[in-house]
Amino acid sequence: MAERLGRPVPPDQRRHKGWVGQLVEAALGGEAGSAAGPDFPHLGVELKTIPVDARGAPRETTFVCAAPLTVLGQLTWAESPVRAKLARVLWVPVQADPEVPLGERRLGSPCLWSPSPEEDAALGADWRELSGLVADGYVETITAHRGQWLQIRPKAAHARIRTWAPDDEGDPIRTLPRGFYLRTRFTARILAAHYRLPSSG
DNA sequence: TTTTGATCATCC
DNA sequence: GGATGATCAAAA
Repeated sequence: MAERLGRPVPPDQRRHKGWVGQLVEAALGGEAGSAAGPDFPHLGVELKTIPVDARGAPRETTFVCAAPLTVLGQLTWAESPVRAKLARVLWVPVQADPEVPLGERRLGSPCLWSPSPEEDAALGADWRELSGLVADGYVETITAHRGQWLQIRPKAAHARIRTWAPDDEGDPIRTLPRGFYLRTRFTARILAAHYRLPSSG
């Protein structure tokens, strides 16, 4: 695929972390680097490549969107950017065995997914828990341990970047930018259901 | 500088 | 080994 698109394959992903995602997006004709919104606006589809191990299980969490810390307390789940992003996702599994050179890794058949009512409710519960903590001024104490399916983690070029967030009195403080991520246990269930993968080894 | 694309690398 | 916190690049 890289060859057809004339894209050189990097030796590894240490300095090219988004390479696979960008390659697949280009191959499918997504508007490269388009602004906010789905990758395929006319279809309302968000494209996500997902690195999988030999069993088909995700090797990494999935970034969803930046956490708008200052307004999180004023958004409902229905209005949340997390829900909007995940409304319709095309998951593209990518072989991610480090033993296999990047240029030789295989793509899986994609899975077009929307949250079931149960999944939507579960994500909404996590969203409310995390958003409530941020709105109450606990952003600095939230760790990625919080949230059953969704988590909040740093999302920044490096640890000295700052953005705004509310403190416990609602006044603005400077803090590390955060993002919402899907835990592997969530994406693992999506893939297991779609591909009927074995639940264990 | 921010957004979009994620994986790295260390810790537990 | 898996998850958490840190980090990297391209494009707008």
